[in-house]
Formats: sequence, structure tokens, C-alpha cells
Amino acid sequence: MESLSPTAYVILGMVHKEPRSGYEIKSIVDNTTRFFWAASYGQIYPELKRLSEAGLVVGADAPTGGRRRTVYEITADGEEELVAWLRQPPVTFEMREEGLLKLFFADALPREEVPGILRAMREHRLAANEKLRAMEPMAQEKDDPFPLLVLRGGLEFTEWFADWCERMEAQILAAAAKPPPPRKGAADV
Amino acid sequence: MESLSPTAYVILGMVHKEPRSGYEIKSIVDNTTRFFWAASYGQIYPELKRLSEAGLVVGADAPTGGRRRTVYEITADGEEELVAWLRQPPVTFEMREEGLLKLFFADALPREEVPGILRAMREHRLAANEKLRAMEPMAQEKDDPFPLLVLRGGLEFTEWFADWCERMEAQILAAAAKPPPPRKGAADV
DNA sequence: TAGAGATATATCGATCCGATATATCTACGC
DNA sequence: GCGTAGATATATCGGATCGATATATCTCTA
Repeated sequence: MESLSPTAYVILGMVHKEPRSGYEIKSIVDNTTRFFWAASYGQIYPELKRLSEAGLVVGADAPTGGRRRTVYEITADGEEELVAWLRQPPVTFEMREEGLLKLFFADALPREEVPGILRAMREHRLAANEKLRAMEPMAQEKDDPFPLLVLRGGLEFTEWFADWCERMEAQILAAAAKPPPPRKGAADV
Repeated sequence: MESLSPTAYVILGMVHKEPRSGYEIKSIVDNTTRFFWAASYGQIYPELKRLSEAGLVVGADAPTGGRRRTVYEITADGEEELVAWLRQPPVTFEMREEGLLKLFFADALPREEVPGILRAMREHRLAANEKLRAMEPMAQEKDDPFPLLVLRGGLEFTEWFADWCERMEAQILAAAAKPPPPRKGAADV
């Protein structure tokens, strides 16, 4: 059998404790893992079928009234697959951060506008921090301590990042205030 | 005109200071922005054509011997477009982190195996830190200070993250050592 | 009882990613 | 001079992913 896509493991993890429908999985992902691992309907529904064919989950009809609905439960094989994956060292680490990209190209901007990038980045991170903070009570209710651990990691991370932006802004302002360092033309083309 | 994809701005930024070929752009991206904004050939070459048609860059034949080669230079319109984008607050912030995903589902693992996840995450971050550190001399040579600023942000981030992993590992070990907290069955199904 | 919003599944186009095919160049060993 | 390994250069493909939306049924509320 070909190896599973990482998204497959999100699904296995999501149905590990209780059977869930594709819709439920999507809702939970959007409220939890999406900050470090997202999944769309276009991945979830086909993946559930594949996992079902591979015998790692089993679907059961569970209609709500006349609306068809399938809840998927993990199998012993699926459980084994999930645990084996959890034991492997992590591989994927990716980031797409428009703020850092802008900062990287900031030399194309007049120097006095650069602190604005860092200020915007900082505000962006603080807004994210508030969103995460609003989710904390929900995570605290759960018996499983790990989602809360991860959430608090997210909180700490956004705070660290916001602080870094503040420090870099101060550093740039300080450098601009004191000695106008000898630089060859740029940003003033 | 429809708005440009974020990848288009990477390209505009990359050709902002000097004309470059698609191949050069790819190499530079792989050595710099890829940690927070990647781009593949499959994006770069078609995008260069689109930007050229939109008049934001101009291509010029610059063959090396009998091997055809096109270098692209930014136009006044392209410059304007780039600067206007730099002035907008950042929107995209995405992460795909397999380690956090595993930690999130760690309840499916026997408790004594959880520290191993954090240890592996920490090692992963430290390895990334070393890769970044190896790039520092190159960034220091440049006249443009912002790539170095961003790189040092990456160094600090990987260090913060590695430290967080260490602290969380210690926390879990401490919690396991002292009071076996009353938990309903899980991880032992 | 009409309508808004949640539940549920499915799918589409655009984007993105990794890998590879093709071709030409340079550098090096022999 | 010859072969070849690796860099340069462009192009493209399949698969994964993303965001949005179509369709249908349910529940809740004004």
C-alpha cells in the first residue's frame, strides 16, 4: 500500500476518540489544527473514502432525519497506523508569511516607511493572539491535555513574534536616528 | 487588471535590483525566502510571462553560448506595483507543522512516549537553526540589511521554538513523575 | 410559516509543489 | 582531446491543497 498523505493522519486523529462525519471533522479542524495543519472539504471527503477502502476507518449510516449522513470510526488497523505515524519524527515544517516577505524586500521602500511594516506585522500577530485566547476556555474543558498544550504554544509564539516585531522596529528607528550609515543608493531610485 | 498573486511579488522583488533569469530567481528563493515563502519552477516561469505581458517586467535575450536565456528587468510600472504592495498590511500567515500536529494527537500514544515527540521537534528546530546559521555570512556581505534582519529573526525563532519544546518536555515529565492525575481511560484503549 | 443559519456531502478551478524531461554549458580527471 | 558529472536554463506534469460554491435538509426563531 502506498503511504498515506499527512492529511489522512489528521482524519485518523480526528476520528480516533469518537466516530465523526466529514462535516464534523472539517468544523473541528477549523477550530483547532488549522493554525498548523488545515484541511478542506475537497481533501476530507475523498480521503475518508480512501481510508475506508483501505480499512483504516469504517463508515456507518447515521442520518439526521431525511438528510443522509455517514460517521466514520477508526479501526484497529487505523489505530495502529495512527500510532505508528505519531512515533515517526516530524518532517514537514512550512510557513507562508507575507509580513516577513515584505520585510525581506523592504529595501525597495523609503527607509522611513519600514517601521510601518513591522508595526503592521505586530498588529497582525496580536490579533491572532486574541483569536487563540478566545479558544482557550474551550480547550480547558477537555480531558485531553494536548490540544491545550499546543494552543498555549500558539499563544506564546504569537507573543514572541509580536515582541520581536517591536524590538526590530525600535532597532531600525534607533539606527535611523543616530548615525546615517554610509549606504550606496537604494530605496531612492 | 486582476490583482497579482503573492508569488508575483516575490518575482518583482527578486528582479527589483538587477535583471535575473527564472533559474536565478528560483536559486535565490531556495536560498532565502523559501523559509517563509517558497516558489517552484511551475510558478516562476508562467508568472514571468504574465508579468511580462502586464508590462511589469521586460525580458531580454541573454544567451550563454548556444543556450537560450531570458533575463527579466523590472519596469517603472512594476516598481510602482511592488512598492504599493509593500505598503499594504500583510494578510497571509500560514503554517504546516507536523510536530505540532503529532503533539495535538499525542493522547493516542502511551504517556511515556510523548516526551519523544517534543525531543524530535526540538532536534528538528535545532537542525533548522544550524542551516540558517550557515547562511548568515552570505547575508552579512550584502549591502541590503533586511535579508539579514529576517534571517536573524529566523534564528531567534528556531531557538525560541526549540526552547519551548524543551520546557514542555520538562513539564510533561514533571507532571508524570509527581501526581498521577485522575484521568479517564485513553491512550490505553 | 417564512427565512436564516447550521448540518451534510460533493465538486470545481486556481494555485502550489516536487519531480522530472530536455538541452547546453563548464570543470575536471584521464 | 574525450567523457562525464554537475551547473545552468526552460518547460511541464501529476498530485496535493485551497477557497468557494452548489445542493439539500435540518433547526430555530421572528
